[in-house]
Amino acid sequence: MPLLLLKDLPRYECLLEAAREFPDLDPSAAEALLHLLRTSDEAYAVSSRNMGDHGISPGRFMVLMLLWHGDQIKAAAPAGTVTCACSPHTPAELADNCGVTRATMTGLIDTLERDGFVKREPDPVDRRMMSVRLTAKAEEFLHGFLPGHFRIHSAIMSALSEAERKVLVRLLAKVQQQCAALRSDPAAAT
Amino acid sequence: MPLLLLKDLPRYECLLEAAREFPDLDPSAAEALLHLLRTSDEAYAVSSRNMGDHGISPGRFMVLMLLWHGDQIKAAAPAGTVTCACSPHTPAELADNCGVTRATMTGLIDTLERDGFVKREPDPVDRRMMSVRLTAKAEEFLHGFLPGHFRIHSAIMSALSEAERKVLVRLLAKVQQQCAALRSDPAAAT
DNA sequence: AGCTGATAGTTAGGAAGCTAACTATTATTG
DNA sequence: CAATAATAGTTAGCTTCCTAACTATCAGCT
Repeated sequence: MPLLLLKDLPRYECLLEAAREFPDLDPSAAEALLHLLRTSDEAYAVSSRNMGDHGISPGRFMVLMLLWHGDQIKAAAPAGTVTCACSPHTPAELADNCGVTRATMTGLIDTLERDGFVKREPDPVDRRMMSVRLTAKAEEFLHGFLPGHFRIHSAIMSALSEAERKVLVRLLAKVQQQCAALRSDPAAAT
Repeated sequence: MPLLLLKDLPRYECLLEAAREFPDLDPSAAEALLHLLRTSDEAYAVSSRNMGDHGISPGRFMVLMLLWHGDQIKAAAPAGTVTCACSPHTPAELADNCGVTRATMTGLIDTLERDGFVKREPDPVDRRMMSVRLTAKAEEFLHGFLPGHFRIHSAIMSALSEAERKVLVRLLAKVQQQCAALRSDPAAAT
């Protein structure tokens, strides 16, 4: 029986057995997908535990990085160049980039503001909108946190050689494309 | 700037640029990890949307499958063989197998019981424990749902050939092993 | 100018995750 | 046997996700 994301992944033979009862079950597909989900879950757990140790959650970290990315673009832009339009700073833009709803983003910004990482300001042009800015505290936090964060990433992927990483990226891109197609047309799975 | 799980993955060139400021950042490691997390997220989204369409969440589905697995083992066992000991049926066992806390499992079982999918019974041997059982409604639901569920899995992984799936599983197993090592010894990342 | 429709951020309620604490039960120790 | 420690499931509170609805503001149309 294939069981999703369980502590112990089912062995391939179990999948073959289950395929006898369920003709729709493709053993190698199930095995590959389970491994994909499970490995990602494990990698995510390693990374997010490091974040947790530093008092930040993955979601909040993503918001901080997005805002920081905006700041970096501004800092690199030649004087007088208007670059604000392309960097997210409103709750809606942040939500869109993070792939969450505006309602969820409100909560994330709430806790970030509460902890002194961001400030909300009314937009001067459109009174419906807020503008979200990083505080100095957040920049300080990121500078102290990011080196270790990247080292964790490197440590995780040190299991693979450069060539293996390239192969992995290529295969994953194929799966990703397929998922995008399935999300556009769910009927394709039937 | 590498940004985790954003709508658009950063291009490799952006990672090279960022590596100039952060020597701890390994571009190919970051790229591979981001692709892994992103692809898994997309695959998970396709699968869980199908579940949502059928009124079940991934977490609840996992509980049902675990209990169902226990039932299948019982049904396959020769008469008189005591097999209950190896199949999870208490909230703690279910939680352990799902990788969540007992507190979380209480909530999952609550809603499953509310919707008529499971029944709680006091354990006859140990008064501290409950025993969780599938209802006929749950078995009926699974029989109707599983074929389509497996077809989705096959559709997702149809992007890869059998050989490519084998390569993917091999690479993922390496990463998985590394994650397990890092979780045992976080200092190894520094 | 006034009305209607669209938009942004927030609120309310629910689900699912966590931690810490709790109550009831069982196991262990002296 | 009594006291202490361990265990199981639940509760309370928080965070993060969702949907639907809301209020305030802006845009478009007549």
